[in-house]
Amino acid sequence: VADTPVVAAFAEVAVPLPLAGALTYSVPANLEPLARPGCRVRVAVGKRRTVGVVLARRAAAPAGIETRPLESVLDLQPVLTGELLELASFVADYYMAPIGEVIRSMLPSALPPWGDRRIWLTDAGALAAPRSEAERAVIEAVREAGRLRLGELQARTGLADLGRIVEDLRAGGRVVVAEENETGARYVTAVDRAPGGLAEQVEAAGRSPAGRAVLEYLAAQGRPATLSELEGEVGASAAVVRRLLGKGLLKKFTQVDHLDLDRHLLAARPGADLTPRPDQAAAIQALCDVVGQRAFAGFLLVGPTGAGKTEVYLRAAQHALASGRSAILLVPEIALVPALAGEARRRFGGELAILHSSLASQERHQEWERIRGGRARVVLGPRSAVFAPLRDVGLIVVDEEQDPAYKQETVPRYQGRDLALVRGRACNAAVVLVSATPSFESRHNRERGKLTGLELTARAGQGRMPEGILVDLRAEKDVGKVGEARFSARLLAELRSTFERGDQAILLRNRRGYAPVLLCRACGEDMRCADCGLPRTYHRKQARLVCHYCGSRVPAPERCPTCGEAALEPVGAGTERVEERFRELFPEVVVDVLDRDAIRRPGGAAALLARFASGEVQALIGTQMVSKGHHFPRVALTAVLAADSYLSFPDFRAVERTYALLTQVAGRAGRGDIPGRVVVQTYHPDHYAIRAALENDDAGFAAEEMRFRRLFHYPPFTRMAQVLIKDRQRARGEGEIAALAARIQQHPLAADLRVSGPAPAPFERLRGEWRFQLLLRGASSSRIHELLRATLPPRSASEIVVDIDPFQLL
DNA sequence: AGCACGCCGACT
DNA sequence: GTCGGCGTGCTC
Repeated sequence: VADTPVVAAFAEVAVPLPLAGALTYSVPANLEPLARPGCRVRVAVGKRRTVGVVLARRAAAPAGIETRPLESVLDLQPVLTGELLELASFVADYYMAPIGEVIRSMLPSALPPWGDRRIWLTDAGALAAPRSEAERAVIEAVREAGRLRLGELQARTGLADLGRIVEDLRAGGRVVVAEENETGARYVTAVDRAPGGLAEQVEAAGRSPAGRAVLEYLAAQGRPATLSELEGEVGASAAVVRRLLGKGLLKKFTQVDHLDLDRHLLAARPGADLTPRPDQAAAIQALCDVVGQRAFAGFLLVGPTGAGKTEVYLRAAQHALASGRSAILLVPEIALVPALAGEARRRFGGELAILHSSLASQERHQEWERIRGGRARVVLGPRSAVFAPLRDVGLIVVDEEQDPAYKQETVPRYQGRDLALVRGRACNAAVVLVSATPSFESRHNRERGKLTGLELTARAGQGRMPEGILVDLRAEKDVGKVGEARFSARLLAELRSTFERGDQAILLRNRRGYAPVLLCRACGEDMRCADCGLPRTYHRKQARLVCHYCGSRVPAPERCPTCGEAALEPVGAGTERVEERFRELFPEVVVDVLDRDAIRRPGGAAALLARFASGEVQALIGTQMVSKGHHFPRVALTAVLAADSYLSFPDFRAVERTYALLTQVAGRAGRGDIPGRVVVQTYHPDHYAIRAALENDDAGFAAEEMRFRRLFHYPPFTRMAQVLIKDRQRARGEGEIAALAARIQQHPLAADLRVSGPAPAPFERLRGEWRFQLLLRGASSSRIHELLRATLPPRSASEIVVDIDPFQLL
């Protein structure tokens, strides 16, 4: 952040409203030194008051604008560094999102204002002489009050540059500033040995064995300890500690209590300290070199499941820490955090911070403050962790980089993986994209030399790649009626022998509920959701019909609501029906279901996974959730009940996703010392994605899919943008999209681009709104941006959604 | 996003 | 004659 200009009486403030730019406010003299770029400020907007962030200071207001004053400044230190403010403006620009909403998505919600934090003197602060009049005033006020809110301190001293003075005092160890407001504060008293030799101190402690034990323990640890720790470790009561304090042998501290984040951790796997194989060592070396050189470089780390990719990037992160830099570890979803957090905590200890949305808000704020204060230098979290307020980031890891979850589907619609590269470039970091089945964007970038390929070949330990078994469902006759949960003869045989050996199995069925459709055999009624126009899914246990697109639900009818016949038949099978059929086929096998419905129930995913990991449960049926990240050494068989379910999606990435999913599922089987098997049931046994996944032919698959992408001008050979118009009134939406399409097609820039549509969106109606789209494709994104900026109306009767680099077209 | 202003249908 | 519908404009 540049120094505040001498005359800069105005501030550009990003407010959380859908406004393209920032608003300009005047800076009152008393806030002059406080309102630095990156600090939050309270401002009035229209009739309301809100919290914004100062983007920059400027000497003059825009012509013709009557400015209002900033009301207060909420931070002593900027919450966003200059680097992150620049990243914010990049995101706003590139994804065509309001800057205020970008900033809002970068900060944890409701971060307490600094005025609510408390300040108190340390022993050193109480003794040291003030270095200025202002310091004297601050120290006097704090001494008098004992402990007080910073807001109160500001009121009592009236100092304009209180922020700088408090920071100086804090940096000099003379005051403590709480990291949280009062309600969230968790402080403990800690003690440490006073300066002096241990032998003399033990002597001075007298004959108290507990007192000697305390001193020896503290000397051995070489750090302060809390009272409860001393009680637990050496059995010293508070009275013993008080006596030692009285003799001047100990000194007292107040420190912030460490959060109990252990509930977010799973135990670290054994064997993690094995010497890296040569291919791992080479990859580690390549990453460490870049971290050390402080030059940006992007890598694509590829290797099959179980090849030890995690070990590579964790070691690179250790190197980043050792060289004084910091690291960000991104995972696609929070369900994957615990597995990695255990191992990361083992390596990084208190330097690890975990950021994710299911942390309580106090925990989130505390983690965030630890990061901002430089006390935690490794951050683990989902896509939003790419905005972690770390300084000097040396390494950014994007694990499972092909995962669609890196794309945020609400404003700002950013792609976390791409922003990792943008941030890495800005801070001279190594950025590693990690995958067993890389996205085509990343493969393409590797081929063009924008990413350096790193490859791991061997599977770690004795685990071998599983044997793939393809079942052609077209040839299966006696597996039950079409539309039911289908278990082929081969699958049944494989399941039987797996359970007989006492091994476990995972079954993938990528749909929740009992059946995707409840159909009336008499009249053909299929129970559509009135708002979305699509059939609702039948959930038998809950006796409900649920729309999977908007969540609306109705009781499941006994008779057809249209014709009154009792001829309702479930068509197709979701996890619930697979479970029912499984219980009929294997009554003696204990089975569980893992899907979005299951994890909402009390206990949730963690309890479920623990039961499976312990062997108490032998079979796990689930949606793609079962395919991700978990390590179950006793799983000998995985089965995909219908591999075609994605292929029928009208999405150019459907094939890529099918391939990634099948490869991932296959990776679940046969880790540890058990040889694994994968059964894939399909109606398209010759499809190249299915074949390649079963035969481990990544190169063959990539070549075929690249050919298709090139031929039909899809990413990675083009950049894409989707413009979606939503309106409750169909005719108005159609009118708006037609008008926009006409403007775009007539624009000179459209000559270089491919414009598809206007057309109904893949889901023509969702949540009561009609949806129409235009797709733009071109060689570069800048042309697309230019065209959109020139043709999008500033406002429209319908809602307009612009999605740059869309992932799923809905 | 909210919240105003402003111009056309069914009500005390 | 008004209350209220949501279309349109604006927020420093």
